[in-house]
Amino acid sequence: MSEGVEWALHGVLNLAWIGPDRPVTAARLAAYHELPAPYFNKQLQALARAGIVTSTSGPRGGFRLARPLTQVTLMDVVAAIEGPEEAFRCAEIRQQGPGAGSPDGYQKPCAFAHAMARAELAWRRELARQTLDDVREQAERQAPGAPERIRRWFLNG
Amino acid sequence: MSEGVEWALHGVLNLAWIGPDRPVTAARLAAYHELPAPYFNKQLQALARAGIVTSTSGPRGGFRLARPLTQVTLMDVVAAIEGPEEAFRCAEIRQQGPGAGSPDGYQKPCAFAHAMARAELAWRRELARQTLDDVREQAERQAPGAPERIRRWFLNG
DNA sequence: GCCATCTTACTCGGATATGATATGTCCGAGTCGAATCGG
DNA sequence: CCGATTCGACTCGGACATATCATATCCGAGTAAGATGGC
Repeated sequence: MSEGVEWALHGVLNLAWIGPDRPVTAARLAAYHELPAPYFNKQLQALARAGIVTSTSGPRGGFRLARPLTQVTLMDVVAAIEGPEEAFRCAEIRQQGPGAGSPDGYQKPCAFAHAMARAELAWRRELARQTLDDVREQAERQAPGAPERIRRWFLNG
Repeated sequence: MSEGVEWALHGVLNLAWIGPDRPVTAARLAAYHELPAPYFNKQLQALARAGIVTSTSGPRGGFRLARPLTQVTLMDVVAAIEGPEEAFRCAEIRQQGPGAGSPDGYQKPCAFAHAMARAELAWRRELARQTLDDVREQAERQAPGAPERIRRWFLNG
């Protein structure tokens, strides 16, 4: 899985902790974790296309959260970065080669594809079940001082 | 996900249909689906290392099934090809950068990593729940003539 | 003092290089079968 | 005719190129703030 997913997740959580008062630039958001700024910008664009964050141009511009964390699931972020297509894509090799047989035997989807899709559905379902607010809550429980420290760093620096 | 997973799945299923009488060479197994033989050989080696198939060298050599399909899960095959490591590997970027904070706040694992691991566990659980025999059964229901046709092609050709 | 206008600098957005990983290929070590030679 | 031995060819196994995608970067279009001049 793309490493950008982790970046995007932390980025969105940071945006939530900072608050909706002012937009935050991609460069500043990247600097906080020492990420390559131009590339992280790309992930933010993907999040903007997905409607998770909103972007404003010009001076004092930047990104801000589009909706509360309770309405952003892990699935939303993963889909925004990785794309909506399934991880296991059946190439239908069973239809290739000398033993292919008659085409009318392949009306139903490949049984393997079906089985893999079932597993992937379980994965997606679990991702969709957890919102970023759940994660925020657990993170704050582990490190109570983090939100205030982050908020201060972004507003003062 | 690697395309080789699909190849390996179909390869194992074909081995089961052919039967344990004689080993089948990688080249012949690849030809059936018009796959690049040397590369498919690589996947079979991975399956052999995982103990799913057994390999015998020399003339009349080849691969054969190591244990019945009822004891081979989708998870086994995926792990054999893709490797055992998790798809989402947390790089702990929260510990990088100016706002890292004191290290003792990071004793617990990253909340995101935990959430993602939970989803991935659901995926693995579903993969482990389904054996290749389940898939075989469904495939035979869709195309009843397939096993006999495949068996004949491999034994006669 | 207030408003409209213009300038200016700052931001995102997408087009453009680079590196790592998955894909594809090749040749050598090992091994079993068969032919051969001797008894 | 039977058995041991040698030869040979066939198979897997791992080391070696290549293609594709993720990673990283850059520069231009757009925009809102702020300065400026006029009323």
